[in-house]
Parts: sequence; C-alpha cells; structure tokens
Amino acid sequence: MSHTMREVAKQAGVSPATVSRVLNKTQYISPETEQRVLEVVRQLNYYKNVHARRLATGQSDLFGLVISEIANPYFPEIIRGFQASAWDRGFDVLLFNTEYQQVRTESVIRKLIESDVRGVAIMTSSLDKRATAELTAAGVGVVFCNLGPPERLISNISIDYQSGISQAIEHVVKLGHRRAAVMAGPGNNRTAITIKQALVTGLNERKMNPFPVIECNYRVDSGASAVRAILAQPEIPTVIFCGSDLIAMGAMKTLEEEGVQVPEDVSVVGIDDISFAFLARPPLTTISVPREHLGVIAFEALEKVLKLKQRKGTDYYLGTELVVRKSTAAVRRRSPRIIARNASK
Amino acid sequence: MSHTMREVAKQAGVSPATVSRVLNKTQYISPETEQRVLEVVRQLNYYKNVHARRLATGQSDLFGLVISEIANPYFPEIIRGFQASAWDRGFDVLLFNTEYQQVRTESVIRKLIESDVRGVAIMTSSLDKRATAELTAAGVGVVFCNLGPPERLISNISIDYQSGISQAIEHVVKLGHRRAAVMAGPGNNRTAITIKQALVTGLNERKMNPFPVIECNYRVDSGASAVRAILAQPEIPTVIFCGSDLIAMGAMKTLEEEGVQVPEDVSVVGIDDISFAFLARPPLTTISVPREHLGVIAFEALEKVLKLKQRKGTDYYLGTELVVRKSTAAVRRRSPRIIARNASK
DNA sequence: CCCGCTTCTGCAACCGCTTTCATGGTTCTC
DNA sequence: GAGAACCATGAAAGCGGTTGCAGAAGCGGG
Repeated sequence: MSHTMREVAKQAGVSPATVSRVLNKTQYISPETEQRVLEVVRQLNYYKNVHARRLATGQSDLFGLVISEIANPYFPEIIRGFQASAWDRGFDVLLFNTEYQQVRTESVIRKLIESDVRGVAIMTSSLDKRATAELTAAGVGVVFCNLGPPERLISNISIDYQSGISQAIEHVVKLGHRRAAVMAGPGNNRTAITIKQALVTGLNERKMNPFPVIECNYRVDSGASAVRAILAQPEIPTVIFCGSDLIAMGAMKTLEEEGVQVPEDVSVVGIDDISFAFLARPPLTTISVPREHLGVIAFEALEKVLKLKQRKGTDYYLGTELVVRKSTAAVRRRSPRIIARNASK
Repeated sequence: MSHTMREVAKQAGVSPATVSRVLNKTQYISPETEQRVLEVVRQLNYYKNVHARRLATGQSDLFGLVISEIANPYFPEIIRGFQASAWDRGFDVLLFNTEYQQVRTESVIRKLIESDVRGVAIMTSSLDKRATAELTAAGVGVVFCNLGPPERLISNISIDYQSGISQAIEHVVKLGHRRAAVMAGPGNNRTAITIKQALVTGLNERKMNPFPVIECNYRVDSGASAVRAILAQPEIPTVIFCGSDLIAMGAMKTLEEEGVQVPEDVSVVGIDDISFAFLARPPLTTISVPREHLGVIAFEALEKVLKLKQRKGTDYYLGTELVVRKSTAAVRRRSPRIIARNASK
C-alpha cells in the first residue's frame, strides 16, 4: 500500500541507510543528496513506519496514561496537561481507563508493557502498588498520585489537600458555622479516603466534630440518599463538606428539591474545582486541585525518572487552594429544620 | 530488559515458531508442548512485543480517534463508546486532539498514518475533507460526523438535529413563546453551523423568525456578552435556543447575574444533553445527542468499511430527542424588560 | 607523488515476531 | 506392506527500519 524506505532509496539512487539518516538527521549528509531524498519522499508521499522504527531502535516514543473513567470530569484536564507536554516533546500517549474494574487493570498493565511505553502515569486509585512492580520490572517508569514514597523508577505526586481544606474550614468558621457534615467519596477509593481523613481531622482540630460522615460514590445521583440521611438528623448541619465537586453538585440539587436553600440554609463546599463548579448555581465554593498542572508534572516526572534509571524517583508536592464562590454564606441564627417546625405549628 | 520469544523457545526446547503458534493459537499444537511453552512464558514473565508483531503481520491493532479538545464535555462519552467497542474486540485506540488548530491537524494525520492505524474516527469539525484523502490513500478507513456522503473507505454518521429541534420548537410553542433568540456556536465550526441552520429554519417555519441570532464560541464565558447583547434589544425574547449546553449554561449564569430569571422570565433550551445539563439549576431542557452511541457506531462503521475495502461506506443516522427539564416554562404575559420599566417609573 | 585524514555513503547485520514451506514420524487405506 | 494422508514442529525468509563498520573520494602536507 504505502511505500517503504527502500523504494525511496532506489528512486533517489541512494541506500536505505542514507534515507534513514536524512529523515532522522542523525548524520551529516551532503545537501544535494539530502535534497534529492527529500524530493523523492515528497513525490512518493512516503510515510515512515513507526513500528519498524520502534523495533529497530528498541525504543518507543510512547507514554501511557491510566485514568479511572473518561466521563469523570476530574480527568480531562489531567489528560490535557499530560498530552500537551508529551506532544511538545514528540511523544505520543496511550490512554487507558480502568472503569474502576480490577480485571481491566491487569490487561491495561499488560498492554502497556507490550506496547513498550517508556513511562506510565497512573492517575487512578484503582491500581495498587503491587501492579506497578510489573511495570518497573519491565523497565517502565512510573509516576502516580498519592500512593507512597518514591522508589527505583517510581515517582510520586502528593496532592496536599490539607492546605486547601484548612483554608476552607477557616472560611466557614469565620462565617459562624459550627455544625458540619461530610459527604466523602467511596470508601474503596484511596484518594477519597485521604480527603475524608483530611476533612475529618481538620474539622476535629477546630472542635467541629463532623456528623454525619457519609460515604457515597462518584455518580451524580449518589448524593441524593446521603443528603436525605443528613436532613433526617434531629439537628441538621449548617455546612456540608463534599469529597468532590460532583458530589457537591448532586447534593445541592437534592437540597433544593428538599426545599433547603444553598447557601442561606446550608453552605456547601466541594473539592476539585472542575470547570462546572463555576457554572453551578449557586457557583460552588470549592478547593481547587491544579489538575492540568498535575498532568504536566506527571509527564516531567516521568522524563526525569527515566534519566536516572538507577536511583529512586522524586516526591512532588502540589498545593490546593480554596476558591470562594457563592455556595457558602454566613450561618443563620436558626436552622431551617427549626424554622420548618415553627412554621408547621 | 524483557525476554524475547527466542529465549522462551530455547527454555521450552521448541522453536520460536511454536511459541508464536501457542501464544496466538494460530495452529494446533500438542497439549504437552503447549503446556510446556505456557509454563516457561509464566516463569520468565514474558511479554510479547507488539511492535515486532505489527511489523511482521503488516497490520496494527490500532484505531485512531480524533477530537477537538478533551476538556469539552461533548467528547468524553464519545470516547467512552468508541474505546469500549474497540477494547471489546481487542483493539487499542490512539486519541488525538486538534485543539482547534490547523497546524496540529497535519501532524495528527501524519502520526495516524505512521502508526498504521486501521481506521480513524474523526469527531471534530476542524478537520476538513481534504485531509481525509491522505488517510484513505494510505488505506486507512475513515468515519466522520456530518461531513458529507460516503465514499470508498469513508463512512459518515449524520446526526439528525432536525428531529430534536422540531420537538423543542413544538414544546416552546405550546408554552406560548413567540419571540426567540439563537445563540449559536462558532461560525467556523461545521457542526455549529448545521445546528444554527436547523434552528433558524425550524423557527422560521413556525413564523418565529429568531432575533437576534448570535454566534459565540464554546468557552463557558463566551455566552456572557451574547446574553448582554440580547438583553440590550428593545424587545427581548422569551426563549433562547443555544447551540450547545455549555453555551446554555453560560447564558443562564449571565441571565441570573443580570437579574433575569430562568425560566420565569426567559426560557432556555440547550443542545447535547451533557451530563451536567441535569445538574444545572434549573436543570436544563435540552436536545439529547446520543454521544456514547455515536462512539459505538463510529467504531462499528469503521470495522464494516474496512471489510468492504472496495466499495464505498455507509451513511448512518442518529436521531436526537428533546429532554424537558426545568429551564423552559410557559411564557408570561409581559416581558421582564417591560416589568423593569414599569417598576422604575 | 604518496600518505593519511576527512567527508560522505553503502553494506549488511540486526530488532522480535510471523508464516510459508519442508520434514520426519504416524496412522490409514487398499 | 507400501503409498497416501495427516500431524506436530522446525528452518528460514521476511516485515521496514537503524546503525556499526568499512570503503571510496577528495584534499592537504611533506
């Protein structure tokens, strides 16, 4: 179908080696020859075959990126940052998603190694540390997020949720809130657990022992039952901390349906600052996680760890920051529940 | 680093050919030999090298998917559908985004051909038909969206916006609306143009000549100025049709900021039914485009067109459907502008 | 004029896997 | 019991590039 390098060489009256050298600029070739080769390449509309190249050089120009699920708005910016960095340096990226399934994990790892990727950024919590052993054994660099200390060929990026969470707690305390609830992410998710703990610890330090602390999954509608559970308490909180913006938006939706106003009756705080947090109504007060930057750092970390094959990787830190919008407001004297009771009397 | 097939063969006391046949199940091998080979494969933790494989077979197990921009919530579901279908059949997908830049387009096409992908789904409008010629010339199957009639190796998926739009117009007419405005997508975007025309035509048929008809880009904040332009009209519309949900959500945000209530003062209709349309407040009435299905169909179309190399591809149709939520309501007697005037007197 | 040093290009051996064809050994079949 | 038909496997030739090494020209210096 398409032409080979040998054909180009014959047409140009040179050897394949010369064509290779012209195309890759790996050795000085006289300008006339170079021109001739390039001319033929253009005429024949020649495309080099990366598979042959990868085989011959024993190196691919591929990096892997593993995420949980493409439809989760947490990931697109990460992908974007990672892919942009890779593209700038002439690398391609193989994107895999686990869809939260353990079975997929193994196949993904296998595909990654078979494809001879240089490095892999694991941005999902559904891959555990054990799985990465396979990768490093194959000489593939690995970088992940909040999973543990660096090792040989392994770097780690720690997201410092604590800083943003402290700011958020500070913020609501100033607004007069004393009673908080927590709607955390799923209990089998590493990141969700980290966030939940940071939240609970931070609140406890301020003597605001949160109650209830509920786990819900990342699906948009999962907040609904959690919100109802919260509203069913004898004394309902004045502020709800959510483990992700998605949960927060789901919560706000349900709160509205239940006749509870945000932020007048209850304040809501999210985490992530996904692009829609800004469009939510009210616009969501949230803790911004620099996701695009995370993708960029992830790629750079891989490049670096690959240079230092022998030594262990690095630990990177990424700060988080409170973004105040409209879903938080000063606490009212009386909780809506009490108002409701009075009203019904 | 990792082992080769030859090593496995030697260890198992067979030839590389046999190992290949065991691993690919391409020929009957006696159970004992098979067991022996598999055992060695396990022991050595052998991974086959896909590049060598692709080179030897002259075929890759890769499909390409080209989108505009990963951060645009229109795409994730398409990716999901496409990738899931590919995965099920043992194929991998190479994801490329144009970021709306023409320069990228060429590199993307080149990479696609160099990677020897079997087929490419082009889900962005920023690639024109000319670009696909390169692909088909290289024997790569192509499927795109709303771009023209099928040809050799080229299939097309037409999204029938008309049907959903008619339903939407019917819906607002029943609610008593007579004055409509249109906030279309960018004028250099094929899909946006198609939608805009469908919208304008449909409204004209109902004698609701929309005014104004404004183009805005797909960034979230772009709706703001367009909304202000609409509100600056002497007579403001009672319903705004938006070229995408993102535009609609941006518009609703700005409307609220301007003190105009949705849907009491103005109804808003979106297009796409992105997952957030449901979370918007008020939840967005929109025209749902079956995006995940689009991805699935795209993959299937590619598989099919590749089987029939000689003949031209197929034209697929995908319907759209109105989803009524809360951003549309019966029209009020007087427009908010008039109310505002009265109030200020 | 010869030698040695550049400079530019070609030869040929790989990279790791697939696949055609061939081979030796069995089992049928008449 | 000999030839045919199988069967399970091996040998080897690619696939389309890359690259170490070698060789042919060209050139300047002694």
